[in-house]
Amino acid sequence: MSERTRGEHARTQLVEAAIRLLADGGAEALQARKLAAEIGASTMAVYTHFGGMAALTDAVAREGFRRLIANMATVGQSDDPVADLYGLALAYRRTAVEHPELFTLMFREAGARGQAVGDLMKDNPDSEAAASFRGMVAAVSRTIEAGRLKGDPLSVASQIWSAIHGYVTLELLGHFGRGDRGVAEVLSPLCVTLVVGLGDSPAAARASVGLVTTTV
Amino acid sequence: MSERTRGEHARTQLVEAAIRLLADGGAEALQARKLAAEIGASTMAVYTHFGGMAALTDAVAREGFRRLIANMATVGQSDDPVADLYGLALAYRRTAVEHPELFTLMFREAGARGQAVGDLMKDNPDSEAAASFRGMVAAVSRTIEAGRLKGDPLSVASQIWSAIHGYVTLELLGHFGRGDRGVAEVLSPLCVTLVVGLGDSPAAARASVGLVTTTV
DNA sequence: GCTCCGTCCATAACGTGGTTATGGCCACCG
DNA sequence: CGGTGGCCATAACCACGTTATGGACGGAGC
Repeated sequence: MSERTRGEHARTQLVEAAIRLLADGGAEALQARKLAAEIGASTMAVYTHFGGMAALTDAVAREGFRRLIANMATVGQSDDPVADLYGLALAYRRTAVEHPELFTLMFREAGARGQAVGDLMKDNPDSEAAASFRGMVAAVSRTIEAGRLKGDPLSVASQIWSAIHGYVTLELLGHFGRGDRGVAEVLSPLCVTLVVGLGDSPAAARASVGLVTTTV
Repeated sequence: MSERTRGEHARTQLVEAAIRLLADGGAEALQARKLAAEIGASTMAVYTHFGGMAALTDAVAREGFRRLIANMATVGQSDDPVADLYGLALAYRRTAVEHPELFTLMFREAGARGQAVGDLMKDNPDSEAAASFRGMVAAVSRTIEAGRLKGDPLSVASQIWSAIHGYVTLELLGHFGRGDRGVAEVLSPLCVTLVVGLGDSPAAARASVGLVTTTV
């Protein structure tokens, strides 16, 4: 194994170990010494590969966004764009629920590094986070082109993203109960409310959302 | 000054110093040693009055919720309940924007102590956070009684709270630009979308939201 | 007034966790 | 085969939360 690939390997090993620690120890468990132990090395590994815990945490957040994008990408484009949009909401929520600590970290870090996710609305290609938002704008555009929703895609996507992100944040904090109760009682109705408010007919909205609900 | 009032004084002094540190140094500046220096005492003050930084941080979060409730309480009950609801949204958002670090801490701590804000939907009288949600449920109930919105007050309030909270979270992270741009471009349209989706007529919704916009 | 008591808190130390200084190992290059 | 540079183990350093200890001070009871 060449010098270079060995280095890359250690890098990804560290990020993966970090995600593992995060998952079963919370944010407090993300420590240089624990990371080192996890990959069978000394804490110096963190510094040679990242320069410090801050940069490593940042890399972990980026990996989280990469997974979010991947999960959202699994939602295809059917002939019902509103159903697709609801599918994106469920994918967003599922990503968060499956790795709550990672999801929380992603948006905490986004705040810490100031603007890295800041100008998501301009399509900053540097930011992994921007890609997930662009996916949502594209989905919204299809609903508008199909005549289901009305309005500016960017504004509409911002509204929908706000609502979904807020729901997910509150669900992770324990509101809306455990399991999938919150989806049935809040997220699904919220999505119906949004698309109806944006121009869809109530019957069509309920039908589109109902289609996907069974595949939570 | 009696022993007891002196003690209480030190307590509130600590919380106020904490909020000050938070405001101009971020979450990282909230340190026992800095707090001690700020009130001209040793770090022991933190331990005699709170038992540790965790409990102090908790008290700071509670104070934050108390301020949120106070700000929401300034929104009166006019004869336009939808306008009042939008006023609540603006109050929520203003509270967050004026003390972003405190607002972030409030919901980070809510997660840390597990369920303290968790069962907001049952009205847990212990939690300051529950009171702010109850205020929103009450406002929603008035819109329903007035025939403007339709649905279960609890579910409707949960949807609206999710949307507003999500918008505020993302605005604090720097999306939606600086200043009040986000309010005009996302929050206001979002509120119109929500109430229309919940049964209000588009014209009435725009009128109610427009009424309040001038008093941001 | 004096003593006893409890609260509050200053000092100093400890534990943990991020970071850095140092030096050695080893692959690669001449 | 000696030099060079990346990688990293060891050990120390430093900041910060916490704790142990003892002293100061105000109030209660005599």
